[in-house]
Amino acid sequence: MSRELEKIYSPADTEEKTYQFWLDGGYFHAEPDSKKTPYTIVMPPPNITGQLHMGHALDNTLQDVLIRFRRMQGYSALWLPGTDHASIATEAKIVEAMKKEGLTKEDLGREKFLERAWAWKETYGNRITAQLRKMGSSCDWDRERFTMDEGCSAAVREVFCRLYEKGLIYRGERIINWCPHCLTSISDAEVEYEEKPGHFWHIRYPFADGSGYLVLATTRPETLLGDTAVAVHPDDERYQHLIGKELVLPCVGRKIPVIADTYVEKDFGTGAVKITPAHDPNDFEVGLRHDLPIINVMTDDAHINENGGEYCGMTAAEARVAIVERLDREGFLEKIEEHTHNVGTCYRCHTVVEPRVSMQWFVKMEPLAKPAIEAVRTGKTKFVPERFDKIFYNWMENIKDWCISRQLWWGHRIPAWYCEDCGELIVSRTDPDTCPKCGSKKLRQDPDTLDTWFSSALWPFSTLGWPEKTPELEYFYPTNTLVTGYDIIFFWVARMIFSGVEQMGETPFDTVYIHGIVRDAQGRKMSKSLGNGIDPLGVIAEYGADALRFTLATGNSPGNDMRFSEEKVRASRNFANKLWNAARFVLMNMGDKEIVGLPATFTAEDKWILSKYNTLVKEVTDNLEKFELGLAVAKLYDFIWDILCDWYIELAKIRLNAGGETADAALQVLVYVFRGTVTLLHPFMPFITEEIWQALPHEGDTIMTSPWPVWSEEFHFPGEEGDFEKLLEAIRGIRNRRSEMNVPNSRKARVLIETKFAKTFEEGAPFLCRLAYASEVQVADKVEADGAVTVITESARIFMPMDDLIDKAKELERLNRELAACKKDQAMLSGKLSNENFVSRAPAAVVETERQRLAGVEEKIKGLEQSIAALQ
RNA sequence: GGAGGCAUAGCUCAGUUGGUUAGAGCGCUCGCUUCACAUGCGAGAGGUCGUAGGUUCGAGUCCUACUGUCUCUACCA
Repeated sequence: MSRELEKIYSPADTEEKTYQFWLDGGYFHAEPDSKKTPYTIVMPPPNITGQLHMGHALDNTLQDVLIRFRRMQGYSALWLPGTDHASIATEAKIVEAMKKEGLTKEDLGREKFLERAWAWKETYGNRITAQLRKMGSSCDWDRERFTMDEGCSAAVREVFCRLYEKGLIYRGERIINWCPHCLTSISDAEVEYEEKPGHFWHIRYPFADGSGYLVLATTRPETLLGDTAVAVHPDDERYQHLIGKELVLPCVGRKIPVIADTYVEKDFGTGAVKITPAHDPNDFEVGLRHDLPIINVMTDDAHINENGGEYCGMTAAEARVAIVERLDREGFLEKIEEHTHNVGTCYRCHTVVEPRVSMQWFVKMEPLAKPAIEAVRTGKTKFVPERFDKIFYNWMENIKDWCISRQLWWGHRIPAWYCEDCGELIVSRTDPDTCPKCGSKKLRQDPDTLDTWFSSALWPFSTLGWPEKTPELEYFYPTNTLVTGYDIIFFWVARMIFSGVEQMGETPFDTVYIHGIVRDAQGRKMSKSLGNGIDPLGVIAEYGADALRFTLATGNSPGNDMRFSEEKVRASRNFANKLWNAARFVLMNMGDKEIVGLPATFTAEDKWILSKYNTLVKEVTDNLEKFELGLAVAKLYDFIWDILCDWYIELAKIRLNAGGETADAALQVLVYVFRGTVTLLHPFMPFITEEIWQALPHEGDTIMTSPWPVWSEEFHFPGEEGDFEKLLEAIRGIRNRRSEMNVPNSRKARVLIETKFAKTFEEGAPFLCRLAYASEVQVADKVEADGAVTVITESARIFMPMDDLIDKAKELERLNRELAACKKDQAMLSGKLSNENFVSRAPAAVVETERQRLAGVEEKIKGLEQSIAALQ
């Protein structure tokens, strides 16, 4: 890069080529290195159906900040990227696309369908990773993985077999959530509840002996076709005498018993519940307890099946109308109430799910959950912020068995075969060709695939080569930090933890850094249906990736949602531009000169900035180590803008303008601090910092691998820093007064200073001239200056003779106002310090600061009183 | 039903284990074409930190209750 920089920073010109420069240099690649400590992050794999959205942008910004920070600290830092096959989401998209061609899955057949799916993966799978590159993500692309690649598939198969062999995977007929649109079972976690208005039908079920009827209420009257009992609470006095009697099911004519079960709530509805074991999870449980028959009345696509008699072939909705109509006609309908209730819907297509009994594969959760809970409880894995461990416990402690089979084609096929001759079930790591029991060759593989989260659960170790014992697995596992949103703690994080503990004997990561979701400027969730999504790529194109990253990292505290607005991006862009212009300034002053090292002696302002910088280094490092990214970036912002640019550069201009060795010394300090600051900022704004770093004198090939700055005793100047602040306080005071009195900057004034800190102010004279518009500066123990404009600080009385501007009455009033405020402070402070409890119990350092503060205030009061006396 | 978050300037949000005078961005007011930057510079106004108690020498920060608000979870037919 040339030393001539454009006035306005233009990210579009540089980001692409900088990223390529990093790729070419292989700086993203991490290898097991015994001389270094590993630091590993596995990327939450985005879906191959996905496009980069703000959630990804946030997630990846945080990961990249952490990985770049650790890499610069000297760790062997691996950020392992990849994508997820997302079985149900991808299959749904492909089916949808086929529909436009008038095709169904069945038309194509499994094999052809999978060909299409892989073609889809080829086309769209790389789209999202290309978009991640635009963010500046420094992942090790050499190690990119896919949940259905050979290695990950082998891991899936191994885990399935292991769990099956341990009896932790079983096949059984259970009630599951069925999506009639996706035509598959889905797990409990995949059901989303939506409040919907509905009705509460009160229906009369007549007794078989003709002795009247029992009224019960239901929201799904069509399921009466599958009723096999009516339940009442055993203690319900209204119904106790009816227990054991028989009812005749309206519309159907089948006889069903009245049973007693404590599951029934006496006070809800009529206190009598129809029991449909095949189509309601609770009824299913009741059915098991009472050994009731299970009558499935629905087909896969939510039509009534042959068990529904005359209603066979109708959709559930049609059957509902027909049945209600008939109940009414035949006098079985008592009343209809309005009733809103929560209806379970499929998280992918939002079709109302039908609970139904079917044969599925399950993971037995309790034995897996326990050690996982233990791992978090003993701190082997920590959540940041901590409160999310409660959410984790809450879920893990109430976990139900996990339905893992899906009636889908895109995914890992379940490694189970059935012998068509003897019915033997074979679960195997390799495809079997003969039945081990009867020797038959007629084997049929289970048609189902696994829940997409089954493979994601293995991601932290399957991607490192497991079940092979690779050097990578040995070195990088367990990983360090998992960065993800709180919305997938159940789906993913919890499952990774128990899988890691079970398969590897170690939790997959020591820290789970949880962030919130990115909302729009009004605080609404960004969604397709609202159309309020902001495309990160559009933001990058307009403002640059650095501005986007900076925006997402700023003011974002762990676990909390954030609002995204273009104003914030503009502020970030302006900051980048500020930094850019500071760089231009430095380079302009350097010209062709070689600036290396630091001067032999430091001036007061040098010590001041070096001391401030030293503190910044420490604090930013601490913040990053504690995952306080928002705080770290805020400190960098404040330092660069308010300390470095607004003050130090302005202070340095005097020496820079002087030229020669004086200017070189100032440049040395300026370059040192500026380069260090840019280095600290690099994890947040990688592109612009690389650009600037390359233009500054530097060692090494890239800022990416330049050493992270460390706190240094050499720059520890607390006393000098404090002294210099006295001068800055005076400059601010003078500017303030001049501004209040509307004195134009062009009108210079003599500045007379009465102070005990003569050296500081004498040496500061040039700064007072340049930054406080002094024509000359005189420093003395005692100054007589009647009628001058007066500025009183805690360390000085400052006079500017500008008689024509003085209104004595006004000046008096102002000084008295200031005096009153100081006296109030004084009273508060001396009260505090004369409080025996405070002095004895508060830490000495706190008491000391308060003492100093009081001394300062009293000094100021003295000054004010003198000036007031002089005016009177 | 269960759990949790949030409530701080006009708006959006920071505020790290309790410790000076509670900060920033945007917006607002006043003044600046100062030789890095008007995507800028200087100065300023604006807050009883949701309400009521409590713990403490000291509370925006910890505890309790309440109010408002958002989310997760359960799924009463």
